[in-house]
Amino acid sequence: MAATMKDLSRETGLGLATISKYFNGGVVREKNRLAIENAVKKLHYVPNEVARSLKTQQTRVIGVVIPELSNAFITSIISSMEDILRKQDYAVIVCDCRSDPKREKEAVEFLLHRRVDGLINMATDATGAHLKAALNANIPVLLIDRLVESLRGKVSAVVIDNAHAAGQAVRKLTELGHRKIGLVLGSPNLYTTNQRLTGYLNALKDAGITPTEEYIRYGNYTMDGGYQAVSDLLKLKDRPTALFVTNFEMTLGTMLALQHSGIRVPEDLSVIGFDKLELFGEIFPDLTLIRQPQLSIGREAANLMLDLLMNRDAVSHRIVTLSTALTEGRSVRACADG
Amino acid sequence: MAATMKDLSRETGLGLATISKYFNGGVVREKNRLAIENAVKKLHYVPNEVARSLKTQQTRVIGVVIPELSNAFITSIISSMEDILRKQDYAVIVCDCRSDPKREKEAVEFLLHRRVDGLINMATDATGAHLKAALNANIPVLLIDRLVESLRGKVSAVVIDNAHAAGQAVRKLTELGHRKIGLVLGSPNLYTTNQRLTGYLNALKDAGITPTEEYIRYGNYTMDGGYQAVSDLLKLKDRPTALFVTNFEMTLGTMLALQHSGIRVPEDLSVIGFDKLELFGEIFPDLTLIRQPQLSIGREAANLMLDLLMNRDAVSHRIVTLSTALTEGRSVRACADG
DNA sequence: GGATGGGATTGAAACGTTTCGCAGCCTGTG
DNA sequence: CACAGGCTGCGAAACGTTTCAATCCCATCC
Repeated sequence: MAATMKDLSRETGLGLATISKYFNGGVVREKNRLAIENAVKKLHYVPNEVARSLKTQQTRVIGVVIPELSNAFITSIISSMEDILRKQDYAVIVCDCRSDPKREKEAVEFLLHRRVDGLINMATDATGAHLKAALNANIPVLLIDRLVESLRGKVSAVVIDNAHAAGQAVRKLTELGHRKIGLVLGSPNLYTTNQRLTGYLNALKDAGITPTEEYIRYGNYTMDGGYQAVSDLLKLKDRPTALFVTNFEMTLGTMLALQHSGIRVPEDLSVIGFDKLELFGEIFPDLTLIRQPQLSIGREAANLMLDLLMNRDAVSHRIVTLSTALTEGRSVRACADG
Repeated sequence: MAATMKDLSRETGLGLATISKYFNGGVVREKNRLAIENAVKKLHYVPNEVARSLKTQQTRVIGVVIPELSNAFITSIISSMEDILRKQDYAVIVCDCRSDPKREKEAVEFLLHRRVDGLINMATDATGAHLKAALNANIPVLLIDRLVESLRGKVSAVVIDNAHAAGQAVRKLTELGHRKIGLVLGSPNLYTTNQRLTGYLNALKDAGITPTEEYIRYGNYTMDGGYQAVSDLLKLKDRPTALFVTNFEMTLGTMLALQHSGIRVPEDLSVIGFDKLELFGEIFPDLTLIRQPQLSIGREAANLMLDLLMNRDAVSHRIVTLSTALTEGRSVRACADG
């Protein structure tokens, strides 16, 4: 049905090699150029990317494996990534693995079969086992948001300064006199969880505060988890006077839990949240929070991947760390206690 | 680097055709089967999907073109679609066109170059001009959420019963005695906008109410648009006593506008919203609203596409209409006026 | 024991490009 | 006028599969 270069060749009387050269930016005699262009129009020729891929051994496809598509933080990263990659004529195949390591591994294999040129992954499996095959296949692998220790030096990554961000938030609270500071973390063993915990502990140490174990809760990065974690914290005999919540969904859960318990922010409790996402910002506009630069994460990731794709020989893997910002709201005040 | 079937052939002493047959489920003598399986393990052979695509003339890739990836309604559809398609070994390339018809057309062409087997589109360009090329290429096209009139009979579609849904919501209000009912629509000329307007007008007619032009507002399906539209409605001398808001973002905007104006729901104003999306359902849990079955939309779309892909000859295009449901909350009450 | 038949196996061509090495042509110079 | 040298164009092979028609092998039957 569709026209091929062979048809162009017949139509113009030129050799296949000449036609190919024309499409790849080679120099072609003026009259031949015109002849080809006419033939292209006449026959509605479009190059067959599949055939090109077979011959050139590159598909111009990037595989993206993420834990969850229905997550605003992730989609805004993907969206900015896809934008840049497509402009460079790279397609993006997205695989949502529902935070399931088994599915994640299958997704990687699926993409490898398709011979993607590169892989971008927000890792669910912290051991990195799912990426072995990709490394064997010798394609560039780029982690986003979460580092995988066992892969250090073998892959590139774009992350944020988690520990610093958490430290900044907690320090803000200690400076205002808070000593009983609740922390709501994501799932245990996740890179970001650990890093944010480290930042929290460091800030407490700097303020000479001994951490209280029962103030540290895990909310699995879900709204319900956050709700539950905060509800539990409120039940403690010796309640925290301030809260640092380490992602968007849990911050939402936190605010609901507080609303339902009739606890006022900041009068009764100071709160620092995480991630300002489009719509949500308007609902609790006065929240003090840590902002992640989603768009930059996507942009950096896309550009870094393009870089890796260009200089396949230069095996030096880079880790890009982006900084967060603390946005001041009105959800924090000096500690009223003792 | 990577092993090919030729290597397997050499290793096992079998012909290429036999190896191929084995992989495509053909019958192979027991000892040959074993020989092949051993060779596969030994050489770490993985089939090259690109070469297969070239030969079989199908890529097992579905292109998906949407107006916006950072939109929870859309991503939950995509997520359920991708799940089903990948299980059938189809990959999904997502293109976000930022609600820009020009980009939309480019995206379609991009995907066509890549020889996708089918196209799923939530159309930005209501004229359908961007899909001409896809129809010429003779690949199945499936619209979701929005019908395109000019393509009727040429493409399949999965939509919801917009007019019925809107009618149901508005009828609920008229039955409670409301006669001044504000309507907040999306962008003009969008399929869903028109259909929902139709449902509204029908319901008014049934109740013997003459529509008031200034009660009908366009909020462009954005939160800000909804906020603005509702703020304007509140400024009217003869305010509506009830509101029907026709998507999720605008419903959010509506609730904020009402909160800021100190208007109580339902005491001062009855409200029916649209779309219950994960997180935000919890923030306004008592809203009466129309629920769209996102997951079913995705599922139906995926299955319908698979169907189209199987029976390429049967050109009968189907339009699947899914029903919505009215979820009762506490944001509606009988009209206090007159 | 040889013919028959049927299933497994095979070689070769094809899918639509890119690329390599070589041939052809033209221009300008000695 | 012949020849060197630089472009441009060409044929053919290759990328890794699938598939067709033909062949082969083996068991069965007469």
